[in-house]
Amino acid sequence: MAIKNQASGGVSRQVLADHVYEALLVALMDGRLEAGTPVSIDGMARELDVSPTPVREALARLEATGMVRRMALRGYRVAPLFSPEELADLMDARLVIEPANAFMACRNADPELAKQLEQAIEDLKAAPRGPSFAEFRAYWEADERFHRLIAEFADNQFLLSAYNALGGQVQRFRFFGGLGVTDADYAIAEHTEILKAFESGDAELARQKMIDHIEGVKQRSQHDSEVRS
Amino acid sequence: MAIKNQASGGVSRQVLADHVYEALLVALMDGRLEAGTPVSIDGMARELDVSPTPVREALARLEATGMVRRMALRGYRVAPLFSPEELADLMDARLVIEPANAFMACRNADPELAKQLEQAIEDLKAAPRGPSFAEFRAYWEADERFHRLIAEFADNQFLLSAYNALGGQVQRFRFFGGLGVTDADYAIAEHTEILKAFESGDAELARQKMIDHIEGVKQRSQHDSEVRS
DNA sequence: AAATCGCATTTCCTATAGGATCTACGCTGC
DNA sequence: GCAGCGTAGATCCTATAGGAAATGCGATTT
Repeated sequence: MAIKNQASGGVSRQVLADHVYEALLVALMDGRLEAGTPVSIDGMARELDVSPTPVREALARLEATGMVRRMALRGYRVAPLFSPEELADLMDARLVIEPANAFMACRNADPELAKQLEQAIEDLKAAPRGPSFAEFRAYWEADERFHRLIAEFADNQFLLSAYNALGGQVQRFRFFGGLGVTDADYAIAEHTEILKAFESGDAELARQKMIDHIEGVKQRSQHDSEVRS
Repeated sequence: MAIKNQASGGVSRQVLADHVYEALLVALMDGRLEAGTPVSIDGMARELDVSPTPVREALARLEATGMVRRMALRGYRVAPLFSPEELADLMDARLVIEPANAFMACRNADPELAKQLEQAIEDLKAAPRGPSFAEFRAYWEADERFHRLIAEFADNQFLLSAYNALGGQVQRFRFFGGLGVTDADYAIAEHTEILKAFESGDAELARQKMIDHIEGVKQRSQHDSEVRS
């Protein structure tokens, strides 16, 4: 066996398919697997030095996230990048779900949440913003963490599923490639506004500040799309 | 090979894993697989007369829908039924997503949509309402179709993904079991109200009527929960 | 020159086998 | 009686092999 089953001691051990899944996720996010390229099951198995069976299982899971697409008897391909129109649609969808998350999370808020949100903002400030994956990975991670914290504190498993289904945090990540983080200062300011709303306990305000934030992201991403094209 | 690869001629052929997936879906919905029961990979393979490999792949996909849960090295189990609290959460999540769908769909509405919505309502009226799967399947199908039509006409793939992620249409289905359809008359009236809003072209009204409908479903489902317990 | 056919290679898909792990049950010892 | 241990069976997980389909390429035909 190539990858040692490092019985990760914890509550839930990992099997080979889990490692393959994470390896694919990293490869997708850092651009080694570009949009549109086929992902051969056998080929990936050779590359990772495992058998095709766990690769097949990992890809079946990945398909649900939208990162790869499958055509029967023709294999998997990396999902295409988003067009500016699709990116706008993604932001519209976020505008539906995330303000509601913010509203509900604010009603469940406690000092612990505020502390963690503040930490996420601090990490955002400290993160590098370069164009390569290695550079903006930390930035993306802190951004994602901020939004996910709110989604989790909304305390509604279905809204959390919906948030996950957007996959936007991951997909958008791929969009950064080659351009780097361009809106960090705006994002930090808007996150801070959201945090202040949480600290004030005004759920309606938290909702509004989240709307403002995502509207801002939407506009700036549209601008980036034009620059890119 | 047990199940013939009946090269379904169409645009996208089906492989064995697809058949297994659908077989599991039907078994889950009609109650043959009850909540909490383990789903053995090898056992299911024997039952369907296939090898474990496609069963494994089908279960990996099913896990993303929330219908089954997986624990590493311990297999899959049918996800537990919802508690009344979880059901309320589901309705809250629907209240976030579906009114937005209705609003957007109304702005894209055309006579074809109205016609299909009307057909779904007619089918709802005609469907039997008994307690067994065979009886209320047609009812559920028409109900699901109504809501899905709206979600699709919203013309936003991400909102559609979020709607799918709720899995509510499927999960709620399982909840009907043993109780049958109890709120058909209310649901038909509310669906008709939504249709009228679509026909009037008033997107804001469509949003409100969808809110009213899901609020109604939420209240009635809570009542059913109490009856059941 | 363009399109078509046929062959070889690659890849997907499924079955099978065996090692690793978990669960159940009976046994021993206290 | 009850806790701890060990064995047996079932189950999961991974690897391997082979058939089926798809892709690529070159030869042939129109």
